Amino acid sequence: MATNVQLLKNSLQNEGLRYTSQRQIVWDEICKTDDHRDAEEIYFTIRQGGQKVSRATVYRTIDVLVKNNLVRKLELGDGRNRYENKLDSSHHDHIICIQCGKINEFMDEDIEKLQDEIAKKYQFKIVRHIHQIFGLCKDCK
Amino acid sequence: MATNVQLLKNSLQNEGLRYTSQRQIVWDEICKTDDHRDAEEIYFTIRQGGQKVSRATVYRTIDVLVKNNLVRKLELGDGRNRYENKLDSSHHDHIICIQCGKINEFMDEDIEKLQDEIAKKYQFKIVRHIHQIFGLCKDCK
DNA sequence: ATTATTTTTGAGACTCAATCTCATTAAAGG
DNA sequence: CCTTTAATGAGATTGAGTCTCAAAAATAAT
Repeated sequence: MATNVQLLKNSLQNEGLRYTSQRQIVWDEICKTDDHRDAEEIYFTIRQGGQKVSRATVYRTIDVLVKNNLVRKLELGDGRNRYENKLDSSHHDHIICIQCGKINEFMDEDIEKLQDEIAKKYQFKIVRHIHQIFGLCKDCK
Repeated sequence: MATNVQLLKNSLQNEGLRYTSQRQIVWDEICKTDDHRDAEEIYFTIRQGGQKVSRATVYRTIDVLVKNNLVRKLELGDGRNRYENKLDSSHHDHIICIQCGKINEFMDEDIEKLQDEIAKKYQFKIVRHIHQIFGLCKDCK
């Protein structure tokens, strides 16, 4: 957990922002699980834990964490972004069950390479990508 | 254009819905360009053209068209879905410039195959997928 | 055709995630 | 301490999209 404090402090320093207890609370909450949660869930879990951080601060802090690569933002196209901490998790994409909502992570080196080739062909410099497979998991099909 | 009328009629019949002039206007507008436009753009273009279709009807019609495979829905994660007609356009994914907004289309058979393998590994039945590459196009980098 | 039934439309209210405002509170550095 | 500057929080606002329900249009029955 000590490292988590340091990671946050470094990010904030990077951004020229101050270290505050609220920001630590948000970051801690995101580190607590490896789930893919939306901002409201994170906000309410913090409140239920008896700590007080405003909704605005939760959203603002998440933005900083995403920008500084501590948190991955997942845009599933259902109007609610999900977030997961990137502690010891390397790059991966997602395969999502449209029935039960289960999210698995995958990573395929070959796909990554093919992507690079596509970018080259169109003369793009890749900044990020989204690759999501939606379907039915083994329990739902 | 005659075919476009028939395509719409077939879809509506499929859904047990009635053929109306408003629905035709929306479908025509979407067929007019190969752009990737959001619902508001489509709605306002129709109004500017002097025709009157309500916002609700535009949204409702787009949903029907997407469901019946006449229109592709693009979720870019910025809170506005984009739509493009699927007339004579086969499956493809998108590479998007984060600077100027330009959208190119790509399709890679190998990536599709790798995807199928991933789904198999996780025992998922694929329903759809999203693959978007974000970056800087040659004019913006 | 005329009437009866059913669906669609439109105007505007509503939802919900996310952002903004601005007065109050807290941090950092003399 | 005291001053300056940034962060917080409560609640207002935004904006894409959906919902409601009376009026209008399309289809079916007579």
